[in-house]
Amino acid sequence: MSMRRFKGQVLPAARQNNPIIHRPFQSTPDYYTKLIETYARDRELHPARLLHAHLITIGSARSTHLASKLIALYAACGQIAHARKVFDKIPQTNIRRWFALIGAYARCGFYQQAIDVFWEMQRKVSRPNKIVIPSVLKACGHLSDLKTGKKIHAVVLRFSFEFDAFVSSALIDMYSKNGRVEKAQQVFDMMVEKDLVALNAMVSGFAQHGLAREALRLVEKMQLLGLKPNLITWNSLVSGFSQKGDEALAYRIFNLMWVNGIEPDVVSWTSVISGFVHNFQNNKAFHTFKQMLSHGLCPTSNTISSLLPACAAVTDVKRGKEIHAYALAIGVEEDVYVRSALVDMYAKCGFIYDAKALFCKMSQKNTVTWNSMIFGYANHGYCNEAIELFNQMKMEDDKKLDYLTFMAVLTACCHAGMIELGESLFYLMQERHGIVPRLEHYACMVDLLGRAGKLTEAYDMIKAMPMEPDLFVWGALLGACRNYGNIDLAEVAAKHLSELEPESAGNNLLLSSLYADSGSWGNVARLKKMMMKNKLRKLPGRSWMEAA
DNA sequence: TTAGGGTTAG
Repeated sequence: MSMRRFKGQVLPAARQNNPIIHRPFQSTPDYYTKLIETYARDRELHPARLLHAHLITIGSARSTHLASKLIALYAACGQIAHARKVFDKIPQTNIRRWFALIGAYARCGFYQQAIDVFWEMQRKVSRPNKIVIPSVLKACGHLSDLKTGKKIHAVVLRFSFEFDAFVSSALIDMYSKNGRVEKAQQVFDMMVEKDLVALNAMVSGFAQHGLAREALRLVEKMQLLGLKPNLITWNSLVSGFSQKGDEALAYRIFNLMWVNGIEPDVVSWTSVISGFVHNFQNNKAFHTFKQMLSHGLCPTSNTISSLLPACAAVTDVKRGKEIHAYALAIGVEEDVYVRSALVDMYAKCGFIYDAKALFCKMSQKNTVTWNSMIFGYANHGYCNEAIELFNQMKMEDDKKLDYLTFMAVLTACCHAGMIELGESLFYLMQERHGIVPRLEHYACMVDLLGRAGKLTEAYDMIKAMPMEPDLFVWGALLGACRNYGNIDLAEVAAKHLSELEPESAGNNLLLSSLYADSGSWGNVARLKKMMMKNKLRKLPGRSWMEAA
């Protein structure tokens, strides 16, 4: 394809913007590299295809360097098949081509593909290249695939890669992300020269597992070793403590950053905001968000999706809309996390049609998107819509169904009194999808059976539970007994509830009203006496509404 | 090639 061929012609818009065509004399490998990197950063598939065609024409597409860049470009655009085609064109003797593919997949979030290609490499190459190991371990961490992570560790040991700092840090991270902090520590302790990345991976591992003392002690040790904690060290502490519910400690560490001359970045602020939201400190979250803006920092999609649940929690749709507008203004509204959080926020605030409109507009939906919408319908009494959406989700991609999807659809069945459907879904969840029922599912099923008056079946289900029933399970049974006047089972449920919740008066009052309904005044008096003796008082319920 | 932030539950 000659550049001159286009001279004087009216080109389609995409081609008019194509810098290759307008600047033919800069067409050096370095120029193409920069162009590919720009297209990868902006995920521009169409110009990328044109450029690839051009490189094929001029015979440069098989250069290992440019081909590796093209693989990264296609992976960034989500074009796995194209990435693979470019990989297949690189001469098979070139060992680095494996890294080009595995590394690109891992960087772009195609974790399972990265692992699959690694095993393919293992089958085809006698000695693996250690440079791919960190990328594959990263994939295992993100997928919570400890089994594969351990197999990779075995490969590391077989080929004596354990002395590589990159490999060790990646192992520490993989074990930490899979909840095996003690294994991470073993790898860390074995390292002869501990660098900042390994230390940060270990600090993060401790902090994310609630081991605040160990994390802080390691930071002190780091300083004794002459390593200065960097922004990532500080952010690991802030985020770890926030996630483990110690938002006050996270905030203290965050404030210490200023004292220590570290400039908190958007990650630091987002971690603090997220900590406040998860610990129901919504006003503090909003206040911190405002402070962050006043410091001149621009929020990211992570910040926005962290903050939206705070609006949902207090059904503050006005603030939710403001944040929605903000997301549009900064160009992150199309992010799937942001949109899922928006769907949830609108649904929880009662704006179910806005939630639906947004949901329908989304071309990319993840499990949370579907679950939020199904919960939204179920909680607003649109049970048929919830069930219909569940069926649609199952048809489109049944791998996306998780335990919360079934919670959502079972809630819909419960509200609509659809016992048979609820029972069949409870069965389907286990047999077809291999999802082990949790306490919440049992509570839902007991509620479903109880509301339909099937009290014996509900009690049989409780007795067959493989774990100890909790407040919600017994509470559902007691509520059903109240509705159907079953005193014997109500007494059983109330007894368990008083053991689980000894200071609560509500359950005894429910039982008392059941006795009263049946004219059992002696029992009413006995219960009242017991409550007075134990100083049990019903706390008044509270609710609020937003005034226009 | 390795280390830090995000959405759904009764």
